[in-house]
Amino acid sequence: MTESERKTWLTVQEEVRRCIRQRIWKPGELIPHEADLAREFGCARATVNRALQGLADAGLLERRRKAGTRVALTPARKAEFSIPIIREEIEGKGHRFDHRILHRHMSAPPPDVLTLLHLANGRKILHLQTLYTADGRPYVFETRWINSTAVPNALDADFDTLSPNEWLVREVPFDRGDFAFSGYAATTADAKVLGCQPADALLMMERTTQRGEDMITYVRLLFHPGYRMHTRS
Amino acid sequence: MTESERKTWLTVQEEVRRCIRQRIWKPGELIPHEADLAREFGCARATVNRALQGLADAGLLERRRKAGTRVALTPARKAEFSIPIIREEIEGKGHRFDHRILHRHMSAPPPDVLTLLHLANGRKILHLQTLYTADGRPYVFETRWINSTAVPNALDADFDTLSPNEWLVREVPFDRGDFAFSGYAATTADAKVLGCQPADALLMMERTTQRGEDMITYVRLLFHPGYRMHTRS
DNA sequence: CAGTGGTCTAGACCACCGG
DNA sequence: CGGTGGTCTAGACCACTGC
Repeated sequence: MTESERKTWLTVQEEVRRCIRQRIWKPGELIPHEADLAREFGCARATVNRALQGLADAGLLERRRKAGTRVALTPARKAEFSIPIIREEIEGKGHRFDHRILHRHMSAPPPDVLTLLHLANGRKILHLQTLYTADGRPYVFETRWINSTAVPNALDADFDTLSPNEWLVREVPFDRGDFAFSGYAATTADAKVLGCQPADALLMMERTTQRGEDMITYVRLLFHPGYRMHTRS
Repeated sequence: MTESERKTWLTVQEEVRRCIRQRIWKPGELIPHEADLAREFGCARATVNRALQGLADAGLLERRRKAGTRVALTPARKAEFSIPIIREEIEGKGHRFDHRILHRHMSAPPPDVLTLLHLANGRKILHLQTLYTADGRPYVFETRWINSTAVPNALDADFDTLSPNEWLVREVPFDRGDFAFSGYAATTADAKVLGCQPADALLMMERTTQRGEDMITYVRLLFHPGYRMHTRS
């Protein structure tokens, strides 16, 4: 437990990481409490606290009052995805982004979507289908239902200049969301849009967003074959 | 901007959230700086800082020194997955968990795996295939390559009592990882193992983990058809 | 350069909860 | 009950970076 470098939150964190990595502190074991570590590192307890809280957030430590801090038995159980803004993702790869509205109607969503949006049966809401392309090649096919009761001005929005995703993000400050990932076999209709074969295995991402208690939108994204959603922890 | 409740980090955060939700502060707009907010809320600047940092982490705010703090144009861009410990996930649903080692040999991994694990060509390492079941039904099919140089005692491990996943998690304190999700069409071999049809669309999760500079393992999970990986932000 | 966020400190009080 | 983490404070200095 050397204290070579000078007091900074990250320094402490790195030291603690090292102790865990080198199994000086083994999984499940209690580590010294904050006051001791502070003395050891020659810094304030608040600094140690900050460092340890970060590690606890990351899942490497488990902390409980009075019980103390332990090395987690099952570390790295979390992964954070930054949900791609499609435009940024495509342009970030140096490709030309474009989108095309394929469908735009008021219609009654299927039962599962009604349930997700907490809507009464038979209710008609805004239905959009959009294809996003990279250098003209299909990238992701979006099917979206917008609760036009909660977002009335969606009816008049011009989704051709600003994509539905970008329009919503700018217009409606939603604060919570649900995500689900699954495998999905392309229907013939999907295949036609995405330029792939029917029954191709695609990555599907579903997402509902809400503002307070209002359910705003349900989106289903079908990514082109071969797409990988990637993250690093 | 009422300051009804008394000074706590979370109180401040909730107030700021409200200002954003009610569009008192609009996306892209500058908000008052920390010192002002501290005065307004009647608390220390450190408290405001803590609150705002949390919101910046969550993607709701964008902060830069000297430039100040703005409401993010594209909020809710992040979602955190807690990577399921398969046993916990299955048992948490009230099902009986079990696993069966289908394959265990030293062999040379395909080129892509070699690359991911930073290994020289032709190198033989431990190759495991495991089926995890819920109430006896196939749940997820795991193909794993373990860098047995970095983890020599993996060769003698008894993976029948403790699953490879649990054994590794307990034995090797890895600290970083890479995840990727994609759609995947089951091969006939996969289908046989998972009890589904060939070419069924599956959710595939790939994962490499490392401890410091050592690449520990590469895993590919194929989930049963219909599986959804779910998260809430 | 000067304004803003980022961090550290020393001390304090509190909430929780294990023994 | 008492030990531990959780948080707040007031003040300070620093690191960036827009102007």
